Amino acid sequence: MLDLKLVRENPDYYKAKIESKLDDPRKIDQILEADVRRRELIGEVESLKATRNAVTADIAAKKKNKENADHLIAEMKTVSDKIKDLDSELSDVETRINDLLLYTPNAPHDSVPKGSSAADNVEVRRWETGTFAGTFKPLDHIELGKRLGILDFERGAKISGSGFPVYVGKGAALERALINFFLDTHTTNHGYKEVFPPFVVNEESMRGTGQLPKFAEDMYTITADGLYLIPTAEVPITNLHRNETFKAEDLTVRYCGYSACFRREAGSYGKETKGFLRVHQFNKVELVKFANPEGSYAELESMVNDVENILKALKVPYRILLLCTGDLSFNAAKCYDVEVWSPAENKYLEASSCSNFQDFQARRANIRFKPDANSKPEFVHTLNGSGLATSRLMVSLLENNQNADGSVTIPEVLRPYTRFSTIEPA
RNA sequence: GGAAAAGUGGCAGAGUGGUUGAAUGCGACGGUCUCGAAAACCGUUAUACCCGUCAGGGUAUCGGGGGUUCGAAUCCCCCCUUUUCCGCCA
Repeated sequence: MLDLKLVRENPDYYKAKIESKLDDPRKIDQILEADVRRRELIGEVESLKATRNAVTADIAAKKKNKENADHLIAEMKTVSDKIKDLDSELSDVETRINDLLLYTPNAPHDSVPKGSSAADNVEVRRWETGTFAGTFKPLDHIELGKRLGILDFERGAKISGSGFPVYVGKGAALERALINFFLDTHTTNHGYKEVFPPFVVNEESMRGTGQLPKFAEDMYTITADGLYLIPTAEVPITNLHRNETFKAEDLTVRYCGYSACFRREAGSYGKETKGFLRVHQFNKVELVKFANPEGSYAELESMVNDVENILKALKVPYRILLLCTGDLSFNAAKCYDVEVWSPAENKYLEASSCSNFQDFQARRANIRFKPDANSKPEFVHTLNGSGLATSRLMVSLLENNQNADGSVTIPEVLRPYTRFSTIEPA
């Protein structure tokens, strides 16, 4: 969430930023109105508390001297009642401010291009080596999956529902190979520490990273226990350090971790629902960084490079988009999407999203660092990116590596993991 | 799932319903001493919010939330976490 003090000092700046994100800038006015009332109430209630504390000390002294304090006690009784009323009004106002802040998006960084939709995103670069070069018409991943006997959407629908694909045989092995290749690459080449997080988290964690309260309907819940299935490993990994303070010299802290990801995708039926393009459960290796604010944008660039290294090694054609203000997610200050090429769909598919949240999540989750031993803690910047999600990458991988005879060639770097080099039609 | 115990400042650890933001010890920081260091000694040592240009003043915080009371770390209720024991279990 935004810093109330900064909002108070720069209301016009934040209004413009929120408007650029296609959100309602009047939220800022509502926050500031409530903030004025809040401070009035604090003034009143705290001066009453001050008198009560003083008189209470008198009462204590009188009691000690065995003097009568009945009239003071009676007086303080009414003061205490008044305090109780004001305190409850104050807590209502504070709840309101907090709710407004929780529903107010992060401000885009100044380097983010203005725009109102995905059409205004800026393509930063493109890497096309390995683009499908066959002379035949490429099959799509669903057809390939069926012919090769490696993906079973029908049985997934039977046992769980649509959007829960089953990987079979070499498909399952390939999936596992991708995950292991990603993790090995990030831990040994890119300096991330691996974690294997819980796939279910509590409500505070979901608030910490900003999924709650605004996106409650996007998540699977376990109501009996007040738990949520994670939509991304970002949630448990970022929350590892909730309510903690780093030493400055420990930053940047880099984690990578695999998790299954669960998304209800409520309201997105009909859009890209074919096969792997939009599913309720998928696999992803997530990258998370806790950075000193001074270096956080350099860390964002290097995170995108880490993702690109994976795609280059796999020889998957991709492009990098810098998202415009209007397409930027609620939490992000700046975000690059990494899209992989699907020859059958004849378009790019989002396979990774690398974002700098600045201190937006850190403030919610109270994740700080001490710049020096003697200085006050400040909020860190949090970043994360998919490194990568397997499902759409699998689409690109299968489609780009298909051969005229219907087989699919496994990229060189994956063969130590799969221990096979082709997948033949079943 | 059942039973018991415990949760106090960076850590350890006192604490009677009435100047207790909280003894004491350790640690950390500053200083004295020293050529320097150690030791010793002296001092400092939480956070958030509100008012104030500053100086400063005020309020809150003893796992969390309610309650009793003129007044709660201290009494009552609920919840959470940890530890131990029992049960179940991959």
